[in-house]
Amino acid sequence: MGRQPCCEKVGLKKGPWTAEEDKRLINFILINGQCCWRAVPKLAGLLRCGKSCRLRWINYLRPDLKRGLLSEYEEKMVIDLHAQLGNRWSKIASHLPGRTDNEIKNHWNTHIKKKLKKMGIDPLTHKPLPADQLPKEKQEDQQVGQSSETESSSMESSITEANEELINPDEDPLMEVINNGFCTDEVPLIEPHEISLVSASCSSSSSSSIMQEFDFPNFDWQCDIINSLDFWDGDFSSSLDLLINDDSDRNNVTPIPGIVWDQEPIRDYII
DNA sequence: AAGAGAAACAACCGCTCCGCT
DNA sequence: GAGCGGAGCGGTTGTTTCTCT
Repeated sequence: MGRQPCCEKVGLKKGPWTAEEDKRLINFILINGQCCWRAVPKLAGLLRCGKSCRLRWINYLRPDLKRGLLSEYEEKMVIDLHAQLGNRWSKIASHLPGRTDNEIKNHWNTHIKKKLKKMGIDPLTHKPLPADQLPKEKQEDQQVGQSSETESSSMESSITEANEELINPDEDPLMEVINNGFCTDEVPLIEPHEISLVSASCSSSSSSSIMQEFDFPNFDWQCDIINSLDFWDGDFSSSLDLLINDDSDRNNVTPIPGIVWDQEPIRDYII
């Protein structure tokens, strides 16, 4: 007897998400919190499988995501962490606030791999490539002579340093400082009953960010993180406002049966 | 301006892990 | 301890966008 599929696949939509679907998913999660992905599509009125919803939320819709290319510093971190952890993308991502495993994996495959190869470093082992596998220009470099401060040697040394320093990156105090105590692993799941509507400590009277009005439980939303939210083309407040205040959509969202709200639902708070 | 190929990125698939009964 | 189901992870694929000819 085979395993039951994660969801009833018949009639489910696949492929790129539409703005309307995004809207429904965000609306649902903001109102009900993050729980039981299997049930989410049904309750949110989406023709998607729970897995797909989870992926979309984690990789694209989460408000704490940074968008755009990885900075040079982040890239270096990824290389160092990859040398230490291998292809454990989620572990690597947990050290880079606002970045997802998928994003890092894609960036690794499309940018960093090539960069390292170009430098004569094997992206798998982080060791110098054998001479016959070096790119042409690198082979020529080697023949010309050994420059004391080539890109690859500095990169290798950085990796070596990282290896020495990060005996256990999970416990690395430096990482703690770098991340300002933030680790995506620590972002709690929001249970519906946990959604608290007390004003955040950094709330401001300006309408620059509606997120400042939320206080997500057990999660210290740094003011600067909130202010730097780049969401839906950088206009988080208007997007969220649109989402929450869209009457037609609000009425379509099904609250989870049996949930007793400690306080008024978010939508009522916002309106 | 148009077509081809390359690059980038979003999303899917299948497997593993882990908690619950 | 075994079995089951949900969540998460990593590899892979598909689609879109960009660049070059």
